[in-house]
Amino acid sequence: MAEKRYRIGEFAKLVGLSAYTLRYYEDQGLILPQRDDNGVRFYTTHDIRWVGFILHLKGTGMRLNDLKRYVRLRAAGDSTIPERRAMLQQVKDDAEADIAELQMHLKVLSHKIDWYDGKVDQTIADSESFHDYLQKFQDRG
Amino acid sequence: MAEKRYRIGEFAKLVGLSAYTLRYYEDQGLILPQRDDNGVRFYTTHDIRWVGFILHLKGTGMRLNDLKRYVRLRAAGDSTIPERRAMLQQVKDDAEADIAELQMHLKVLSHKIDWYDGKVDQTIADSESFHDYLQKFQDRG
DNA sequence: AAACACCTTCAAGTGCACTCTAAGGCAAGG
DNA sequence: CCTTGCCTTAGAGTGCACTTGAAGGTGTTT
Repeated sequence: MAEKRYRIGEFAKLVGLSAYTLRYYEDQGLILPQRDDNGVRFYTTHDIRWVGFILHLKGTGMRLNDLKRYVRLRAAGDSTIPERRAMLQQVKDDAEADIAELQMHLKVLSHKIDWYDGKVDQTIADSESFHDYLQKFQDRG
Repeated sequence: MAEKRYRIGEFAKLVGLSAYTLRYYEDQGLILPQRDDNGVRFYTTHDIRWVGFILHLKGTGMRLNDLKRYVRLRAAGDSTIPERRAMLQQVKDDAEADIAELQMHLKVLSHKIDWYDGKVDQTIADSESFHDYLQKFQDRG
């Protein structure tokens, strides 16, 4: 039994990308769908997995250019595994740094929300500025 | 004793934005520096704090347009506090959702790195695909 | 026969947030 | 006097990742 073939429209819905974007990614060398006798693209479950992985990489902030390099390395065979591993590690480290920064900003945001609540229910003096209020939570080295 | 006045160049270095960007933000109504007798901008510690807060908001993913709205509300007085609070809450919720998604992507990335490690030190069968390997960590509902 | 989904190439448009240039002018410091 | 740093307006350029359009073609389905 042959594997199911998805044409671009169906596949687009399946992976949540537009047909435009799928062709664009193909142009960029990120995806290599097969063609039927009429030259029409078709995708298989193999492509579903690959696009899924691409979306994970993009989701962690990887750029198209880096993704292209990754694809080139992949095509070059197992000898490039260390380099690919290093790329992923870099992306991972960057993403973790982004998260840490995001959480730092969120902390201030949360304090500001608390401060608004305090202002509204009068548990924070009308005169106390947010800046003064923030000092209370400042981590001092 | 009068408060220290920072001209745009010095202030730019202080807050980590370019003078271009500071003028741009002023155009957009986000910052309102004062002017000396010659029409030259100057900023004070008050502006340092305000820009600092702007950067926290931007750091959590808030858009300039929303920032503008926030500034307009702020200028309209304390009666807009509930609305401002709601904006911040929205930004916070969005940022937290972003973090959750990022972490989900990171998880897959980490597994891929582990898989590479397993391939290199032969603890993962040469034949085992990443997709099969991933199944082991799949959370099943 | 018409509608539909697909195909091609090439180029232009979109959105966001800057980033920089041009061109001309003012004021303080060395 | 000259350099440095600032001022103005208006507009163009940048980077990224799409997104769309034009314009013409093929094959399948109703």
